[in-house]
Amino acid sequence: MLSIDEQIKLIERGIVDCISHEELVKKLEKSAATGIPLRVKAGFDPTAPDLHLGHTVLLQKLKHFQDLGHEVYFLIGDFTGMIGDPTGKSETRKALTREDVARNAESYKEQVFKILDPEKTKVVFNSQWLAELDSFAMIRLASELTVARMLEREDFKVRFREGTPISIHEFLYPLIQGYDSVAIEADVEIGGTDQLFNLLMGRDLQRSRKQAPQVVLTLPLLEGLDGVQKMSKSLGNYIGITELPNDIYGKVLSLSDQLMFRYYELLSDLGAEAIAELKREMEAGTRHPKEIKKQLARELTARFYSEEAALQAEQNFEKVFQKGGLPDDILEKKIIATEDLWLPQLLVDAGLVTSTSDGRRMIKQNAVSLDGEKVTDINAVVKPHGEVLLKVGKLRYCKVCFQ
RNA sequence: GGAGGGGUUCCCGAGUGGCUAAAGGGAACAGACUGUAAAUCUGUCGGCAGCGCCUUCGGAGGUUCGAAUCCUCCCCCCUCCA
Repeated sequence: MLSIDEQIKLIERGIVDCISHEELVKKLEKSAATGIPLRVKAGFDPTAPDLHLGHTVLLQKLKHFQDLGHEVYFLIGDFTGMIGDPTGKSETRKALTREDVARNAESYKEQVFKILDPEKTKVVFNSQWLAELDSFAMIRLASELTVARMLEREDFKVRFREGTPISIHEFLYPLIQGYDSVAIEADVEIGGTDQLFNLLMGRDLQRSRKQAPQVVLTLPLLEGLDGVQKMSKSLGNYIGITELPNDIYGKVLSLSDQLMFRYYELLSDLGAEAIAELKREMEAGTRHPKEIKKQLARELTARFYSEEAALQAEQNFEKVFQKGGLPDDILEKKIIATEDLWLPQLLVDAGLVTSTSDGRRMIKQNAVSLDGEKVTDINAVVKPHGEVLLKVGKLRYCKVCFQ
């Protein structure tokens, strides 16, 4: 068993906010003394069952708690999902059915247990208690907080100032999230730094309900592949943990050098000293940045697959991109045809471009090759027999088999 | 309830009767250069068997030889006052 100091060190590694350190120490001491594990809560959106590296920053932290013997409450926010949450983007999300939620939850479990220990994880749905909350209870809950308090939240403040609409029910989400902590009697809640406000709401509500307030821990948000916005599925700048080894490896290698170190800090198991050493080596020119990036790509690929898979991905990468070869897993498409096919149309059929206009543009831009030969004529036709290898740009391949 | 402002192509945003598939920026994609990095430069960026034609400027009608631009009705958003 680790000492309390050692436990704190592990827990606070990589943390942005800890509110509060003293309370955390007390809770850990009490748990050690009584043998009752702490309840560690983290909430997840029921709509996006594709977990990406951004989520793993949080999951790793939950794992730390499990390693220390505590219990993780993996909360799926199905209640809000069933109502449909329009927060953020203009498009109102489609409300999820019970079946959707159940299916998504299964998918979550599959993915989450790549990191978390299923024995120490309780998967819970907030509809369990929220569906029973009647209008009176809801209004009473709403009376516990003020509008001014709500407007303290940065994103509400900004939207209010700039005249972007804020629906009333958006004020309700932080309340509901806070109430979840009351329902679970959470000892600790973990979230991204963007969740700080909501996490603190849990403390307020727990206090007003005479519970010991939860300790709030926030973790940095992982930037997506663009290096600017946070990693998210809807922005398409993510690396999913269920993606194929080749894709995970390749995406990591396409990070900018600057971003690479951010990923090292947030995702790697290497200690801060080791990472600083890598940085020194790069700056001193004793190690090529690409090699340092490859090391990270291997580590992350291996985390979700295996050492062998990571090495294989690396070899594939070298073959394809460094030696200009072909990847192992080219998409194959069967096409039935008897007459010669106009190349732009074939590109559309193969799913490599979105329209024949687009296909023509690609040809004009020297981006298209047929069996390794660049095509420059937009009137090119393809004879429909055997197989042809189509390539658009550097990354889009398709092998077409004619029948 | 009253007064005012607004809704344009993926996003932001110009455009008040023809020269507008619609300025500019961003994103994205392609090419060059590379380390599938960044930066930079160049090009593309509604559709179509192909440059001419078709569809697009919140929605539906109307005026006109011609409408994103004018008129009518409707829908939605914002601000201020109550």
